[in-house]
Amino acid sequence: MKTIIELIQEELCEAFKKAGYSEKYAKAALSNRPDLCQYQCNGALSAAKEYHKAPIQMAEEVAAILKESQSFSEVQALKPGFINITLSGSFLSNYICQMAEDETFGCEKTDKPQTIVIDYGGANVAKPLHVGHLRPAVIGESIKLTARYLGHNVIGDAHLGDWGLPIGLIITEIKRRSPELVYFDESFEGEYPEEAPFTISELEEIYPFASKYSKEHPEYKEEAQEATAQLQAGRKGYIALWQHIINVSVNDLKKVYTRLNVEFDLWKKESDAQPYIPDMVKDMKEGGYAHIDDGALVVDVKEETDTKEVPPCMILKSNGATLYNTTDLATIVERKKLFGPSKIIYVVDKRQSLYFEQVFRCARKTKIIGSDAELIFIGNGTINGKDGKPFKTRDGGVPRLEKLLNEVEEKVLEKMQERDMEEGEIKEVAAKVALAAIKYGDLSNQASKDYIFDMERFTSFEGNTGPYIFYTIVRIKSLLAKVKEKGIVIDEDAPLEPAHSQSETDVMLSLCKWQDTVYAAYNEQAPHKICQFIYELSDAFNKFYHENRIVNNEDAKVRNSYIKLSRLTGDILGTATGLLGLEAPERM
RNA sequence: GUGCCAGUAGCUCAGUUGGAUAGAGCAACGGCCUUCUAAGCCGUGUGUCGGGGGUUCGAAUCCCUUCUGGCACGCCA
Repeated sequence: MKTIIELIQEELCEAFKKAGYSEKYAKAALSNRPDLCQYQCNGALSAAKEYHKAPIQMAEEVAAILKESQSFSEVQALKPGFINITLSGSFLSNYICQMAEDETFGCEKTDKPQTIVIDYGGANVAKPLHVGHLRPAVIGESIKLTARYLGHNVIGDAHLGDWGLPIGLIITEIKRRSPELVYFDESFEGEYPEEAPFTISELEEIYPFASKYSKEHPEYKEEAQEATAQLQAGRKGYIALWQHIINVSVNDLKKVYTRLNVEFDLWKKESDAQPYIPDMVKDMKEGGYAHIDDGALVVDVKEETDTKEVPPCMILKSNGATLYNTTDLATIVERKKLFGPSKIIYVVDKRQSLYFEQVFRCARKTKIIGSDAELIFIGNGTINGKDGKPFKTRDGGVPRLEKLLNEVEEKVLEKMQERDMEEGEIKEVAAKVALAAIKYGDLSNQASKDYIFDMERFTSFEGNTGPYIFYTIVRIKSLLAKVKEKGIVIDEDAPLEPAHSQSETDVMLSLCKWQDTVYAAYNEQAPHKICQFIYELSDAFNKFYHENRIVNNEDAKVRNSYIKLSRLTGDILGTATGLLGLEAPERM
C-alpha cells in the first residue's frame, strides 16, 4: 500500500508535468507549518534555477492544477514558492480505512527478503550482565523486530564471550580452591560429573577475584594463561569445566534477557568460531594479505583516502595466540557458511568503532566476505548517571543490570500502590510498566548518543515516558472492553466518517505516519523514531479522547466511526510498542 | 599528537536530511473529574541553535576556523 505522501506526490507529479516542469521537483513532505497546511511541496523553490522563473509563479501554476483534485480540500501557493496542501476529509478517512484493513496497516513487506544476522549480545560467561549490556540488548532487539516486521529473515545472535583468558583465570582459581576435583586429575578416564562444581553466584564471585588477583601476582597470571592455552588445546578436564561454566552462565543470562523481553534466536559463542581459524589464517597468509610485523601476524587495512591513522588488523599475537580480532573474523566466516547473510549488524558500544572498522576492512580485503554482504556497525552510547558521568555504584563498580531492573520495579510498584488491584496482578503489571520505563527511556534516545538515566524521570507516568504510552494503550483497551460489555456491535462494513473535529483529524494524520516511521526506523536503524511516532500518536489520541464521547456517543454512526478509529490507534500503538520489544498490560 | 562524536529553553531531549515563526517533555503557575481510566486534558514563556567566518533566494542542518566536553588510537575484550 502506498503511503499518503506517495499518493500526494503522484498528484504533484501530474501537476508539475502539466504545468511544463520536471516531475523531479514534485516532492511532497509533511508540513512544518501545521497551522497552515498538512503537507507541503517546496519543489518550485528548487526549480527556480533551472527555469529562470520566479518560484511563486510556478507554485501558482501547479497549485491551480492541484485545486482540481478531489483529494485536496485546499491548495495554496504562498510567498517565496511553497505549495501548501490540505487533504479533504473523505480522502483522509478513506485512507485510514484502508490502513485498518491491511494486516500491517499499510506497511509494505519487502519483496526481496534478506537474511540478516544481528549481533547484539556482548555478554560474557561467568560475568553477570551490567547496565552497559542494556543498550545493545534493547536496541538490537528493536532493530531485529523491525526488520522482521518488514519481512526480512533475521537471526539474533547473543554471541557470548566464552573464550580467552577469563576462562583460564576461573579454572586457575577453582584449582587453587579445590585442587582435589577430578577436572584437574590428568589421569582421570571416567565421566565427569553432570553437576557443576559451583553455582552462578560463586562463579560471579570467582571471576572478579581471579582477575584482580592475577594483576597483582604475575605467576598466577602465567598459570591462567597456561590454563587458557591448555583449554584451547583441548585438555579434557578443562573442557568439562568450561562446559559447566557455559551452562551455568547461559541459564542465568537467559533469565535476565527474558526479563528484558529480549530473545535471541541463537546462543552462539566465540568458541564456536574457533574451528574456522586455522584455514582462515592459512588463506590470509597464502593470499598474501597477512604479514609479520613486530612478531605479530597482521593485515594492513590502511586506505589512501584515510585522514587518520588506521592501525593494521592483528590476526595472531607474537606468541601465536589468537585474539578478539581473530575470533570476530572467524565468526564472519562461520556466519557466511551457516547463513549466507546479506547483512551482519553489530550493536556494540560506540567506543569500539575503530576496532570494527579494522575488522570490516580486513574481512573485505581478505575476501572473507564479498561485496554482496553489508557489515554494519551500530555504536551505542553509554548510560550515564545524573551527574553526566558513566553510571556507577557508590563503590565505583558498574551496577548489575538486575539490580537496576529491581530498583525500577520497586519504584513503579510504589507508585502503583493506590491502584485497585490484587497483589499478584499489581506485581505483574508493575514489572511490565517498569520494563516500559526502562526500554522506552533508552530507545527514545538516539542509539549513538549517551544519555542520562534519571530514575525519577524514567519512572514518571507523565510526558514522553513508557508508562504514559502504556497508559494510553490501556485506556484504549478499556474503551474496547466497554464496547463489548455494553453489547455494542461494531459495524465493520460502515466506512470511517470524515473527521468531525481537528483533534480527530490530528489522530488520522498521526496514524498516516506509521509506514514511513517503520521504514525510517529500519533503514536508519533508528528505534527512537518509533518512540517519537508513538508519543505523537498517544498525545493526539488523548486529546481526541478528552474532547469526544466515544462509547457513549449518542450518534450511532459517529460512535461506530470513533470506536473503529480508537481500535486502529490501539492496534498500531500495540504493534509499534511491540517493535520496541514491549507488551502493554490489559489494565494498569 | 592524530582522528571520531557531541554542544539546541533552567533540566532531559527532538528537529522530517537546505525551507516559512526552531519544537516536545520535565520543572513553575492557573484551570478542568455526578459522565468511556484525572497516570489524563486545556492555558501561561523561555532561545546569541557553543563562538566567528563563508556557500545561497533561504543554514540548527553544508564548508572553513575556533572554544568546550567525551571517546578511541597493535599484542585486552
